Amino acid sequence: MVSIQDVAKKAGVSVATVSRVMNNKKNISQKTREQVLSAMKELDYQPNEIARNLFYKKTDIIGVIIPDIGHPFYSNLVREIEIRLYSLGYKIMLCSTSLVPLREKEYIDMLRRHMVDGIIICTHSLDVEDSLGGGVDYHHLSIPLVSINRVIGKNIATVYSDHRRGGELAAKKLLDNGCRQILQIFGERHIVSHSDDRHTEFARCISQSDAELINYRMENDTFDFAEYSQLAARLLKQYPQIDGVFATDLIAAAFIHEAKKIGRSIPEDLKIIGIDGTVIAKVVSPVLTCVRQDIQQLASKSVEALMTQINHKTLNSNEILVGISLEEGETTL
Amino acid sequence: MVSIQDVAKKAGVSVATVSRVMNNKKNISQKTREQVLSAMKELDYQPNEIARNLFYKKTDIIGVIIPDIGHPFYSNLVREIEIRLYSLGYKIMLCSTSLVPLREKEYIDMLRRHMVDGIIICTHSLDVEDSLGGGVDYHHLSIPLVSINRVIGKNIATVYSDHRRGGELAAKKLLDNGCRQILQIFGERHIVSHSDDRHTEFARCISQSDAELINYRMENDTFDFAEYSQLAARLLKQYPQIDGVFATDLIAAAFIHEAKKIGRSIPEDLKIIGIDGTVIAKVVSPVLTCVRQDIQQLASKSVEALMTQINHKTLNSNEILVGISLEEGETTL
DNA sequence: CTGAAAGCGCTAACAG
DNA sequence: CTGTTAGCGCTTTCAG
Repeated sequence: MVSIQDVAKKAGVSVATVSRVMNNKKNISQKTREQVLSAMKELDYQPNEIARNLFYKKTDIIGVIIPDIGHPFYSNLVREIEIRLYSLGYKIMLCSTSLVPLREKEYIDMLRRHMVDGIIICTHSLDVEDSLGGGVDYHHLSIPLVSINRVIGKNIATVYSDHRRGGELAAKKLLDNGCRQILQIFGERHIVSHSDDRHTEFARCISQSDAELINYRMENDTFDFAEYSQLAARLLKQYPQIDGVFATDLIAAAFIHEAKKIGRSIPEDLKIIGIDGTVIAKVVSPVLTCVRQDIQQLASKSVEALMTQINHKTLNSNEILVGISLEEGETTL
Repeated sequence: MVSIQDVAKKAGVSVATVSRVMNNKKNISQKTREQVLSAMKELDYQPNEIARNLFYKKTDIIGVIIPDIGHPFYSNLVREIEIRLYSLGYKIMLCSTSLVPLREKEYIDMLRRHMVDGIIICTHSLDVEDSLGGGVDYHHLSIPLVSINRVIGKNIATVYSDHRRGGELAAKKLLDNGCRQILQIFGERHIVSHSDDRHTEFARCISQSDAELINYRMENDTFDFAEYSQLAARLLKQYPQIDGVFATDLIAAAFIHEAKKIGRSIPEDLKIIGIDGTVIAKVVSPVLTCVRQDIQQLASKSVEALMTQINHKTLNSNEILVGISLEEGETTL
């Protein structure tokens, strides 16, 4: 590795001068500047970012923690976050917990050690006060932090979709469509997550009607289509009377497939509403009706909230709500 | 930030001793060790990784460069790479070029400055000897590097799917199915990419039959389903006679949708084979027949090849081939 | 077994 | 305008 010393020697100046040229400081004679520049070029010099990071105590790196980068929702979220951070000069350290709860804490510690400038976290695995001792004390983290779709603590910025509204929209739609036996599927609830709101609100709306609600809680969510298909087949058999389903896109897609297999027609005989509105919803046929999270907004607001913290300004509010919408497809009337 | 100095002071020892305890060195009295350990705990000390990196001249970070993390193929690839790197103690710097060719070089330079221990690159945008001057001289990079599905240079490790075989399998399948007017769609070819092989091989196989091949080259690939749908609709109208299609999963999915819309039945009237075999292929109906890249193998072999370089061992071969398979769905007979 | 000191590559006073 | 020097937080000789 060629260092600033090598450049200095080659240019016949001191390292301070090289540093000045690198950082476009004033008060450098044109001649010296050119000498240094050409020495840099000749040696193909690249300033060592780590050394600078050590000095400035900042890395221009943001840690992004998600459950699974293979999942369309998260990969799209990361995509949008990446675009925004890149334009602000930040890089991303990708932390995909692979749905392993403990890994969240490991990643947080790693990111702290690595002096990242901030963290955006979007996992749902660990409890804030986890009984396993694997919990993370986010309050004492002293790193700019934004959580997406999850309540982490009183003083921690959270950007979240209006899941409550999503649950309401979905319930209304299914009820309007005349559904009477409605199944909703949700994941484990180890933590306080905004995403749960959609299911409680959904349940509340249904309970105010004369329709019946069947709740199914998944034990080990794997984000795997084959498993979802098995699950869908099993549930359709177990509850042959259901005429409405509310579940995340990929599960909803599995229901479409399995329902077709046993000759149930969609939407006439069975209505389905997906959650998230990823590309999956658009690709299935019939096209999935879904409550869509506005991923671009989630990304924008999160990055914005993070930058506010990084720049030592205070947020107007720690709770930032992003709208959600019902997107009509062909799985409802 | 609490530093090693603070710990040393609190424990009443020198920084050297604290360092020794941290790194589990021998020759530390039990008593001192405990003092230090408790001081670390009390202060919630986290060793500054950046300082260590500077000393060791390594960061345990691998840069992963891809065109778009929002695309199912790449997000899954990154997923598998992440899992493997994580278990080896490495972190990932995610570099999604958003299909902007110039960004590849920017990322490479950034990664160099950041002293990453290695790079896995899977983009198709930049030419090795790019006329725009944006080209990257991979030979002089002096960082362990592995390229996936792309030829970068003579001495650079490349892990690639057997796309040639993929093209052959697809062509055989469509011909066996009796297709006579076959459309294949591919992206721009600014670079030498293994992925192109499937299309040249596909074309070769078709040319040996009496079927007719229509090639369509996309100018600006966006990975966007809505745009693909428009494209599919247009092409189906422009070439009403086509009875076979070969294109990436998402484009193939668009063809399924658009073909249905105009009343063409699949697979009877129109056969479709997708490329990649992402979740998209499984979710569409009819289920897409596809040539599947073995993402797990691509990830494993890439990481392996990278580790070989990082450990200063030499690779048996710079070209590592990964098998590909035809997965029968419902869009062919 | 432990401490003092040099140095990783870079930056920012402080002199000159 | 430029060089010398101290120091970012850590590790590792080298003494003791």
